[in-house]
Amino acid sequence: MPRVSDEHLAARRRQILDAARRCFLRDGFHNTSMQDVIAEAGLSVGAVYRYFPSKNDLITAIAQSVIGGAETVFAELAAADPPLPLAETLDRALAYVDAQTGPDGILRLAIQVWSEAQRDPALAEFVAATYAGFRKHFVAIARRARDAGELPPDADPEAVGAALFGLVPGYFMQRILTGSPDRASYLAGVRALVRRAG
Amino acid sequence: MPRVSDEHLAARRRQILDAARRCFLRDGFHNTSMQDVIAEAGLSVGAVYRYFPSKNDLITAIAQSVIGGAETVFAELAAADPPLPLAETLDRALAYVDAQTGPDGILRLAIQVWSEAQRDPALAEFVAATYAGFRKHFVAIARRARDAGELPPDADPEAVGAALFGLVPGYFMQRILTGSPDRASYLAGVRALVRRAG
DNA sequence: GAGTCAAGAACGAACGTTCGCTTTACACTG
DNA sequence: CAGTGTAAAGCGAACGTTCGTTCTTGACTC
Repeated sequence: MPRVSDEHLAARRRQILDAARRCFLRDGFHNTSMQDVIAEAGLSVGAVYRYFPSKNDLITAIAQSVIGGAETVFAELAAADPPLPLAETLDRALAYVDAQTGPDGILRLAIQVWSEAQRDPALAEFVAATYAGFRKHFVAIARRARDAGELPPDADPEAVGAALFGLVPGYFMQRILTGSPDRASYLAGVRALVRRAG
Repeated sequence: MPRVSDEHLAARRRQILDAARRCFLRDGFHNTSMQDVIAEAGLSVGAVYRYFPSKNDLITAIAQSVIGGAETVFAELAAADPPLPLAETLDRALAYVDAQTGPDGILRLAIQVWSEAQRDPALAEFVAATYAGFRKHFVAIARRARDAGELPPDADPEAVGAALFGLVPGYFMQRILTGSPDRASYLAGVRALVRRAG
């Protein structure tokens, strides 16, 4: 199909990326061969290489979509009007984790992306920038919580935001590696730690 | 060297494991070839294969030592007599993270191990059991903190332990992926969140 | 001198990638 | 509208490389 529409090109690209994501979820980045992806996509070698010049480009594209996937979730939490209580905000963030930690959840790929980022400087920079952006959203959440009287007036939003944000991967990691605790229990633990429990 | 002493065998094994750890830190599990490890150890192919029948056995051995490395640290924190304040306990746990997150720190390998565990059921089981054990230590810490009046009497130690434990990988992940925040700042954030700040 | 074990050349499989060919949809000519 | 040219898309055999592993050899210890 020469001289083909832009929609067709985008669809093909998506078709390859979807196939790659399935393969990577199943076998991991390095145990997936290009031939696996090509077979999964139902295309030919040349076709795939037309859209992605190397396996690394394919990995990078998937990695960026995986890491960036939470951006809108956190951004909306930070912009909620009126501001949500801290516990409610955290609950919603963890709900996203729950949703994306299932068998087909893209967060299962996140760990591989972190691993890859340790060896790919360009990817490392992207991950660092993206996660720093996430943390900024949590800093905003902390600032608004302080202004709403939910935190001591002298609390540093930068510091609280980092701690708050840390609770999210802390939950994710436990869930994906040990299978527990459930979200309600984790949240109850956070609540017991947080001052407003008193 | 036939009919060799047990110490010699153990030393050889350690020599290979040390070489493997250096290689894995430098290049990652999958970008390290057996020949890399063999050259780093200064041995021959046959020698290494005598001690580790496959590359996977080598990876598993390294992975177990990396994941298990924190066991004594957390166990001691949980057994401290008299119990340490929560903030002090967390500070020491994070200090361990700091120490092992440097260029030669073994925690740099942890992310790769998590990644590997998603594809190796035996390793996954080991990781799950080890991390569940870590969490148990934090549950003990939470119980003792509650008994000491540092937490509300009705706080559930299981839940609080999970939240407390979650703060550790939450810090680790931010440090290793974004380079910030520093430990003091993270701890200040946690303190501002935690009731005793008031 | 017999047995053991490190050494490293050699092996077969699998990898990512290249390249020349075929197919096909559109643009242009008359 | 029919016929033709063209450029892009798709294809897949084949390449060179690298991998994890095996196997033969020879040196050394007891």
